[in-house]
Amino acid sequence: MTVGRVTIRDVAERAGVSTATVSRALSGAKPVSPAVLEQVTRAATDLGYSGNGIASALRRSRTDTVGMVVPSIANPFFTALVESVEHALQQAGRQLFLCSSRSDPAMEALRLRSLVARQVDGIVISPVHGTLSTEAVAWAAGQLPLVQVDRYVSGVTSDWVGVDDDAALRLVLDHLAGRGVRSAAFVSSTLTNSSTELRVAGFTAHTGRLGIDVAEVLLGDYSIDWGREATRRMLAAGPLPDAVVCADDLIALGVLQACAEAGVSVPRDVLVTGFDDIPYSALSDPPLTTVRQPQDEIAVEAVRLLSAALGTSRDSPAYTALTPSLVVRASTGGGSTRPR
Amino acid sequence: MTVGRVTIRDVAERAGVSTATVSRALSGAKPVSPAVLEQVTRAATDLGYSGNGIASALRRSRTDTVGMVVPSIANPFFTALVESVEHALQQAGRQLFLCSSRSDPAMEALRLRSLVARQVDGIVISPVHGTLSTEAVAWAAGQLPLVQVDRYVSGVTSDWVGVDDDAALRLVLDHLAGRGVRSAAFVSSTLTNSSTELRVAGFTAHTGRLGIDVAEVLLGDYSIDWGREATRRMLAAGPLPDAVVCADDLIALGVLQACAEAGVSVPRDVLVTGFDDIPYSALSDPPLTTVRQPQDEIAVEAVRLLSAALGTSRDSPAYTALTPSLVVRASTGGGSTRPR
DNA sequence: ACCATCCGTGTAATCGATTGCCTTGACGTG
DNA sequence: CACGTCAAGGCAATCGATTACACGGATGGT
Repeated sequence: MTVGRVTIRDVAERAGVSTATVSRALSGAKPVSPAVLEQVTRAATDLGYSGNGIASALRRSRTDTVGMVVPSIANPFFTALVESVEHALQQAGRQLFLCSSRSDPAMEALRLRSLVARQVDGIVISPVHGTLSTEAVAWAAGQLPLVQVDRYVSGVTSDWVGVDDDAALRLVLDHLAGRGVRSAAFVSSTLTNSSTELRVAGFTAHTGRLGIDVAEVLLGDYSIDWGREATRRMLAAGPLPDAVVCADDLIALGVLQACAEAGVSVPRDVLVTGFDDIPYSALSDPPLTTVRQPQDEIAVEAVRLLSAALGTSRDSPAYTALTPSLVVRASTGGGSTRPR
Repeated sequence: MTVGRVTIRDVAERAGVSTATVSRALSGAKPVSPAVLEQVTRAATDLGYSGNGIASALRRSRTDTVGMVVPSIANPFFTALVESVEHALQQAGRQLFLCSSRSDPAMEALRLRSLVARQVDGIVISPVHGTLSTEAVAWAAGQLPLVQVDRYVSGVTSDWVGVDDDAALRLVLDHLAGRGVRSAAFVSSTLTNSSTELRVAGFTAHTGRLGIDVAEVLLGDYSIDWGREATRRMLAAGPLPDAVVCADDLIALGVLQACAEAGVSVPRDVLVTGFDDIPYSALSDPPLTTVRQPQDEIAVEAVRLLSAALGTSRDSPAYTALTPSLVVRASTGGGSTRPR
């Protein structure tokens, strides 16, 4: 019904004071007499005044809002991360403006541009691509404080906080080796961002160290469909290796589904592992062994870094790799049961 | 690095024209001579000018942004809906500002207040609660165009688009009756919003019509945990009914997990159904029979209604209930296999 | 040749809140 | 009693972009 916005001027008029006083009374920036405070407060509520955040933001050149850009909000790992970040920001009295880049560097650049134009106070981003994202991310980082989470792009001076991917794959492959695995395939994404690359590198390094045969490395995208598709290809090409290691849980869930369809038993015929520990990985058939990321800590640390950057000038960038842990479930034979 | 923002004035100076001309050249609001356009464009890119969306929004009193408030972004149904809405908005050249109310009416009111203060052009909301959400939603609807999706609150004059919950429960219960079910329990949420209430009502009505015995109606929240908990309670109280009907897929996934833990076989001992058809419902053990919501259509229709409301003055509100469909999987015995 | 248009551009008001600076009056002190 | 100090509150500039209005010059119709 848009009742012709109530402005601070209306409130001032009704309270019989100046707009300056209204502003000070409502924001508490400077003290006002109790009587005036009462008047103003009453006038404001009477009129249903809610302020104009835009005008306020223009004048103060801050919005108390931070923007966050993630590749996908359909991926439970990112939604969990977003919730954690939102929660951490709330503690700091800030709000979150969430955008999805849909794993597309062009869309990502658009989102960043728009966030900067909207004068958010800072940005939290999990960049799509290791090189295609660089330009936009670097530009944004030059305009305002920016923290990369989970993944990072090379060539940008900014903070980063994520998980130690090498340690994660060490956990996975040590576990698999302990279960007698002699050959393994890796299913991941073609995206060449840091975490994707570090996971492949970790897979290669640790299979090498343990003398595990690398059957195949298949690259597609982070989705259930790709996990299914990759499995079908492997099955068509011949017998599966002892284990299939996946770069995230969605892929792994797809692998499990394709195995079930093909009558391949997990974990009897093949072991499968995921990455992220999304809620659904405990509910699959069989439940999935996976790497748990400390996403709450990642979020808290990211917000801390951002707040620091908002205050003072830029320090040297911080690279924080947190330690992951392994959650063992039935897809690799279960906790202590079914030793291979 | 914050290089002291580049303003339109800087661009104007460098291009040797007035700010008015720069504005017109860059926005294309009015034609400028080719020579000047060239000059301005060059100056803008040289300086890395990106505009100040805040100032622009203040002057034009529109932001080309719509806000969306959902109860949870951890629920895949809502993330799918959000993605659909975002996509539909993109077609219309608008952006999405996403907020989560965490199923808390107070938080929801806060979000709405903040969206209005930020001058979004319109709001898409799936309200948390049937009565506790009313005040805030009604207030927001009075300030700007607002469309409710999926659920609605009573007493607010606004458009709504969602699914026909009664038809959905008819589909579910007809299907279960066809499988020989004589008794059923319903597991849902305590939230008294429209869809929750209509689903309970539908369950009651159609069990009555079909002569199915209502074993129990358990109310908690929309989560895997609650599904698990509810199942444990039922198991503790005695034998399960022939079927457990759940108000959403998360609850149903919890039910399946608790059954598996307790050694109760689905679908041999009990049939289980969900609601929403989230991606993970196809991957559970066993895969879940569920109601598919046409969320793409819901999103498109919501955006259409919003765009209409943005243009002209308010018409009489539209209530659009779209038709759901049933996806039959193994948790009720599968498509045509395993007849009971 | 004259007047009506129209196009491109500049000037300045405007959006609504915040805030530096100043005025006013009350109070305390020497 | 005169003067310094201080708190409360008003005035007006300001944030940066948009746009109504004005203006000069070119074009075209008669």
